[in-house]
Amino acid sequence: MEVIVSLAKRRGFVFPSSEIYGGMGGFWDYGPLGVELKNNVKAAWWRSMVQLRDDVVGIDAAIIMNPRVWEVSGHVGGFSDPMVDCRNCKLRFRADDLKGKPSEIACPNCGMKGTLTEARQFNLMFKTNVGPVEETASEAYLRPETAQGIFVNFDNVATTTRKKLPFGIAQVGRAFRNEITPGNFIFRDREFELMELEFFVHPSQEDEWFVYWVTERLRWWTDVMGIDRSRLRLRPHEADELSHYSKQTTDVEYAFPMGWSELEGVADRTDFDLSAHAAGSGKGLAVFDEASGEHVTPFVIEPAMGVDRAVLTVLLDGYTEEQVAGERRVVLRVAPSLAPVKVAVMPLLRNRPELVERARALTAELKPRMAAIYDDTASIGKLYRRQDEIGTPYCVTVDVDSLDDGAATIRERDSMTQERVAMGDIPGRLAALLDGTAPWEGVPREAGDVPA
RNA sequence: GCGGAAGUGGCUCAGUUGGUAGAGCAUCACCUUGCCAAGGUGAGGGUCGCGGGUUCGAGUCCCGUCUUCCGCUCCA
Repeated sequence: MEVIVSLAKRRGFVFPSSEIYGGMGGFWDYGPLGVELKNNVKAAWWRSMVQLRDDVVGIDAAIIMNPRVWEVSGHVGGFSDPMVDCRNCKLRFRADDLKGKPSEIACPNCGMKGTLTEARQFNLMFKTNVGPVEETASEAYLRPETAQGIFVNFDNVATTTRKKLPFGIAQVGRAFRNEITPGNFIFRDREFELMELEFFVHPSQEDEWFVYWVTERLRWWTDVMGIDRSRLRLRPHEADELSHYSKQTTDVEYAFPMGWSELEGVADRTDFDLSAHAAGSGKGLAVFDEASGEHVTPFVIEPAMGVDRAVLTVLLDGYTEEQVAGERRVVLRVAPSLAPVKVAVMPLLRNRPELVERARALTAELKPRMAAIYDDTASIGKLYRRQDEIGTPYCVTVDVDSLDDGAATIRERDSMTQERVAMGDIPGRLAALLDGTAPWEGVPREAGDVPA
């Protein structure tokens, strides 16, 4: 992990937030390369979850919503944890698990009496005030998940898109949780981005769609993100660790440096949210089911993941060190579709104006088609190393022979193999190569296509 | 929030019993080389996390504070 944090800082992927003032715990800023990588991760998700499917549409809801949303959703009550500390043995307990008043009972661990503190609330939602006056009536919350923005828009979306069950609504956006302990770099932030799909199904199809999405999400991590399958696993939640809204949850976990940890959760939220909002708002949120001729409140299967965790995983999983001619070579083996830079163009000799000119011209030609950069500030070997370290899949070198044969060399990151291509054909060749490395968008699904 | 450890140039670190900061790598310029981090010369960059205190004098001692890391806890 230290190596990744160091690389991220050194090459401009991720910086500590407001670092010149000493930083801010649980907040991170993405640098020039980081924002490209992150945007590519989000684009990959959006493409496979929304654009390639007939049965999913997207929205982008506001971060701040009517506070009633969070009361009805259970987050005001259920997302907070009253905790008690023992002054003697230093352990912490959930207040709900204790029998009796903390001041009157013995510590469940060390048995000492009178050592427990009073229960203190740890609500994970950030509060703010809307409008000019700071008073209770103006209090609002920063959303701790984006899902509620989807539930409260369910009727709007269903009506305007004429979607019938099963169908999903996807959203990518910021969320905020005042975590007691953020940590492990960008694994657990206090401000982070979520990519959530709420997939609405007929209650009778709850289980098969749950299995479908668990399977599909695992496939996405391997085929789209290019993550090593042996470092991924599925883990169903035990009954006592389920969220307040979930009936069953299975996590996609990754073998992080600190151990197996959650990358993504697929939760069966049943009709918990829609029913709660129907009751809370007084608006009907059921849909008409033609098969049974009845109104039903859909069940929801929710694949939800953190973007920042995905970025961290891509960095960790792609990081490799190898020996080349006795020297250490750091290569970030990320899927080409995710790489911040797709191609770097460089002249073999930087003090030959003809080569510099041609390399720059080629870069300009490539820029409209893919993320391309020009670099000539070091020897050729060093230029390659720089690009390897940030995951650039292709480098193009213009050399003296190029002046005669009008061709240049395309060098591939992982194999370091080289291909001589006419300069005029290079943009097309690179586009084909990049296309060829991205067969992973997945199979488009028809609306109502129920999994086997 | 509690317990433990740590905060020195972009990165990794060294700084002896307190005397007013160094190295390697990185960056930049010039020269040289020319297909996988070569070499040479030179340059820029740190009030040693921040704020107090002790002292003639503190990166080195004391107090506070912030941040990070490891546990407890929690979650995407």
